[in-house]
Amino acid sequence: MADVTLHDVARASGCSVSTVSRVLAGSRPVGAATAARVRQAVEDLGYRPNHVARALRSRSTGTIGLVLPQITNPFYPTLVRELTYALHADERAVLLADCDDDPKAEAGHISALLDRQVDALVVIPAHEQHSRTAVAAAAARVPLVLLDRGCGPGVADSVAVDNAAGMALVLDHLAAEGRRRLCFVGASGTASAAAERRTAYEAGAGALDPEAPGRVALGDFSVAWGRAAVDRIWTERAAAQRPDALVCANDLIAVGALQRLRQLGADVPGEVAVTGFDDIPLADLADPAVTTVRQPVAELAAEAARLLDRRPVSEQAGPRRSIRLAPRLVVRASTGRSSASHTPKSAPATRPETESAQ
Amino acid sequence: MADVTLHDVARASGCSVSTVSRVLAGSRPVGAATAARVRQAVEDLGYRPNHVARALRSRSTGTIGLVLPQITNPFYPTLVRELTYALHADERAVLLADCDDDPKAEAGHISALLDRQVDALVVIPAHEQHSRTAVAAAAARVPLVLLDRGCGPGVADSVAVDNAAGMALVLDHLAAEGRRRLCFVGASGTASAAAERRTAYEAGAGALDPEAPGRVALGDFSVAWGRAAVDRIWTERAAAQRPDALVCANDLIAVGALQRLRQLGADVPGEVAVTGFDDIPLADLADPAVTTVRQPVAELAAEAARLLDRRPVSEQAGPRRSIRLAPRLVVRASTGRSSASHTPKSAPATRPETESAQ
DNA sequence: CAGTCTTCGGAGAACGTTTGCCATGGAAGG
DNA sequence: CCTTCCATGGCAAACGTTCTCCGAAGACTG
Repeated sequence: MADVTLHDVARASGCSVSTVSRVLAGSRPVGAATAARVRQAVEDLGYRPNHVARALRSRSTGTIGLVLPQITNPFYPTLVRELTYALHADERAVLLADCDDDPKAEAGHISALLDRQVDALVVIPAHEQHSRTAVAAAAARVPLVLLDRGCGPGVADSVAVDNAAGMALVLDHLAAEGRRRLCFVGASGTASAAAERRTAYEAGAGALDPEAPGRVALGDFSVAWGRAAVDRIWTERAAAQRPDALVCANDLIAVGALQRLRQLGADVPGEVAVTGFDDIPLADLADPAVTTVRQPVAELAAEAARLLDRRPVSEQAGPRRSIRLAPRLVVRASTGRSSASHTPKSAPATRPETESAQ
Repeated sequence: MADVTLHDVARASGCSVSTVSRVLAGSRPVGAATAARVRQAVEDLGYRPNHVARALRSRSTGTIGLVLPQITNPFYPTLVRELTYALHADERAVLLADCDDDPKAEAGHISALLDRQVDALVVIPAHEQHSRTAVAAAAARVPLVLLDRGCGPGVADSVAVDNAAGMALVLDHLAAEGRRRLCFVGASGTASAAAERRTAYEAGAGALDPEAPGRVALGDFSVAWGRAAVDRIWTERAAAQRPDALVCANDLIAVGALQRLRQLGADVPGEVAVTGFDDIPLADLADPAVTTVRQPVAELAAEAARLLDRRPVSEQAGPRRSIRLAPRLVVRASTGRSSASHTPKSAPATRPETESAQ
């Protein structure tokens, strides 16, 4: 029952291979009686079309390549899940490649995927500059969309969250909560989100305090840096000089900051508020839970999937599209004056949680 | 430069297609001069072999399918990464399918992958019973290895951590730390790890306290259940009756338990110790950091990859292999009497951390 | 020097599809 | 009744490889 081919079906149903193919693909009308015989034979023999042969003939594998920097980055699993859902719904399979934040490895994986004749690529570039040439070369061969991170202007279509809008949400919220001495804890890294979030902070924070835009500490997108940043900020300044809100460039930094703040005995959010970005599962698990900006992950994935179809390969000359999706603020315990942060929550077991089973 | 075929190379180097194929595959000796001409032409034209055609002819796609229950389960990203590394090192590509914990979807993905002619499958089954038939059917067609979770006996080769050994490590450690009133917080779920860890606890805990094996609370593998379990245990019993160690079936439960214990004002580890299982990144991030059992993730992945090669498809009749790898205990702050749990750690920024950047 | 190997190269048949083109036959139109 | 046309079905050529034959040498052996 393993290897039934079109040929077998043709023989069993007493017609030619072409006819069977046409019945299955519906590419041309076929007589009702014949079609019925064919379908019956397909059923009886348990015929399954061979995608490899189909791909060879039709020059389309129905496969798309997904290249990402680090699947262990807690923001990506949900993105990967949504993307695979969107693509599987469309009968496309996903070839996964993790490049461990290394642009060299990334280039290797991209060309390996091209060799495997993927129909298109979704790339989350590892490095804003160093990923450019490989991405540009690939984009010249197949439809390619950059997801989550950019890679310089005009390289390829891209889909990402509107970082500036997200940061604005945070700043508005903090302003409404009466915070005035903000400090940004960001990343100097090579991902485009790093720069965008930072400039959005610098542009928006001035409205609250002319000096706020200048209070910027840069490290990387890690928990460790969150801790280190707090160490630096808290030891450098007298109590009166300290910020009353830490605006972190992502949730990992926020969690690290929160951890150290608690260890130093600071009251969050009474004394200082902390905000994150992305809304990874960890943000809700921290104590206090982190106010953050939720990325519209499912929509980002769907948009990326949509973009791959709409580019008929020939129309390559068209301008690159850059789609930005609006995020939404998720207010949790780490901001807001009116709170007793470390007391048991009012409804202990009934609020929705991010869960997971193994 | 896009579509150079063997034929083009043959023409450019003045020999036949077969010869070119042979010099590239090394399948038969070829004269030195000819080989050089061929290689030169390959270089000049930028020839890249077409994997689809190769797959059709050689009946091997060099692709393996990876089917998992939920990529968002925090234990899986590292496993996926290690597995892709191991397979990519071997020139195999990985088709990813996430089945959202649904055995129906899982069956669908498995057969979709088979239709795409994957050379082999790695499956982390979603359900111990309901996944069986689909897995068994697939195992009859291609090499298949079950990873992390089982799926009933004799269905396919499997690779997993030795849960019993891991639990023994935990119990020994707790005994050494002088803990006597243990309580197991586990999962009643459908994953094989749930049952194995529980029976290992029941088997081993009696040595410390004849009543310990009886103290078992079952929920699921989630943070929420960890919280709920603590609520139940703490409210049900007077202070003197409470356990001095919570043995959790995985890290998520442990983190939830820890969170609620802190909210209830319990001293961890002074009053009660907490242990986890798996060593997901979150375990080190919790406060206090969770003592847990580290799964040998890279080795599990490597072993799975190795198992896929060694089965020459014909030898299907051989007995199923079940490989169990020994885990290792990672002692952190959540156990051990001698500790002031909530004080700043001595060397704040210098200990190794699990990091991650976006 | 004739015969038998060995070595290298080419022709061509697969692999399982899709699809362009032709053949047949009956219906419709003159 | 003869054309013209659909509607249907089959043949065969791709798609880009790999691999089995075969043949033509040259290298040995007796």
